[in-house]
Amino acid sequence: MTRQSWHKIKDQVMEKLNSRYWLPGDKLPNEEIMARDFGVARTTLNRALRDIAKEGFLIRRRKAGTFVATHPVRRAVVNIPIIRHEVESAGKSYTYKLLEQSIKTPPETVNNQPCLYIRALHYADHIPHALEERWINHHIVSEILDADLHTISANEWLVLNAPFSSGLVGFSAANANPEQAKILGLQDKDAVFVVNRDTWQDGVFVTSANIIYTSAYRVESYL
Amino acid sequence: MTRQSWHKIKDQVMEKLNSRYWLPGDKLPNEEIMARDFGVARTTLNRALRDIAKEGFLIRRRKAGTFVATHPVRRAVVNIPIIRHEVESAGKSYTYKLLEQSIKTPPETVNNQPCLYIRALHYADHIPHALEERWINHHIVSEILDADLHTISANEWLVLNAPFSSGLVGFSAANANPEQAKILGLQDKDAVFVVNRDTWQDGVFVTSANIIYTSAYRVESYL
DNA sequence: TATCTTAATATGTATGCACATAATAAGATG
DNA sequence: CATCTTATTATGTGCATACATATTAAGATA
Repeated sequence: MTRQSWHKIKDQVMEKLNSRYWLPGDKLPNEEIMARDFGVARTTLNRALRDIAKEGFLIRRRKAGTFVATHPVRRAVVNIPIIRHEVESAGKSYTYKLLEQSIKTPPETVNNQPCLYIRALHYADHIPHALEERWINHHIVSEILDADLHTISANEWLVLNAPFSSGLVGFSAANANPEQAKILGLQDKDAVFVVNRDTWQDGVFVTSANIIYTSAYRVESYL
Repeated sequence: MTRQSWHKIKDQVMEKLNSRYWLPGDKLPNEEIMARDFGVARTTLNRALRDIAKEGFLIRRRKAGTFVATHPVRRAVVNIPIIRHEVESAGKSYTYKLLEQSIKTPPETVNNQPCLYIRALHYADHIPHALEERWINHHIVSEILDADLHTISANEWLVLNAPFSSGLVGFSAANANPEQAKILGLQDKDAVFVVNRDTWQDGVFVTSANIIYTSAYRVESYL
């Protein structure tokens, strides 16, 4: 008998879900039985089932068993790339201009002590692509004060130098304010796509950024 | 010695990345050595490293070894819930109104034969929350023609009856067109947040939907 | 009956081992 | 020197086994 990989077991189980052989809410046989039926070790079957459960199609509870999810919460995994990479991988030339760099007090919703404020424009083929408005806690990442932010964007500097912080991303829509519209070459009140990103390191505020894209921008993901 | 779980090993490795003990680009010791250092079996260490690699912080290549990612592509996992659940879990009452149900020919970008077209409005606390514009390939999911779409939304019906299809989600911003603005109670040209979702079953088109939210809406995710 | 204790059960996972597979390096051959 | 072959190496994964842990169900106790 040829060796079965857990990927193949996963495919076979997914096929049984797809074909509605097992219906939403159904209880699956226990691992021991299923492993025997598929002709693999329980470890192998377990790995397949855990993977499917992580994708939300199965619910597993100790002692209770394995069930077909009734309302599978679909999860989409979206990539949050460095803006330069995003532009370059679309086959366009990337340029970048620092518009403002100063230390001032951010709105209370961001942080309660003076921070480094950066405004920069990212271009794709010399056309404005995204406007970055960012607060940085320079008390934490003080090395950034020595960085030449005309050469490397704060976005990229932070990914290289403080890459493992936790954070929150948000996507939303807004009407461009007059200044943003002017910078991005839009009409007043044109819709913009805003990616907001806040990050912390060990519970301490590191940076909060709004990346403002024209409405041609789109975040996509397979699920 | 107390038993170590792969979660703990993962945490310890992440700590070494966080503290920049291993720097971006560095090669890690091979699994055998690391397993010995951490005092666990190679299998256990392997599971921890695979998990970290899946999150993008490590790059693993057979024979080459394990490396710290230089430009970790941050991935955010966003949930795509059923609209009713989304409203109810915000503690609001959910109501729903079917605006249109007809069979007609969609734009070529969607599909090239007549499809079922649905337009419906989802309310939160009786205030318009999201407008759903959807094409459905009723040749594939013909049972939907018997469903009472005044009672259950097409969104929810499909999740219950064709839940395991693959798909593409997209997030974008747009200016509301006059009709959308009127339905959602917005001013003309107000920004709206659009969630687009296309799904297929075994390569065959199943449904394509635009869910149009007011600009107060926001998709969020931790990373 | 209500509540606490205990047993049974299904999943979670550590371990040692063997072998598979991909990528590279070293060596052989022309 | 270029190119093909082969060995080496690090990760990928299957399997048998043992034990851990969460949860439920059954039984004991008040």
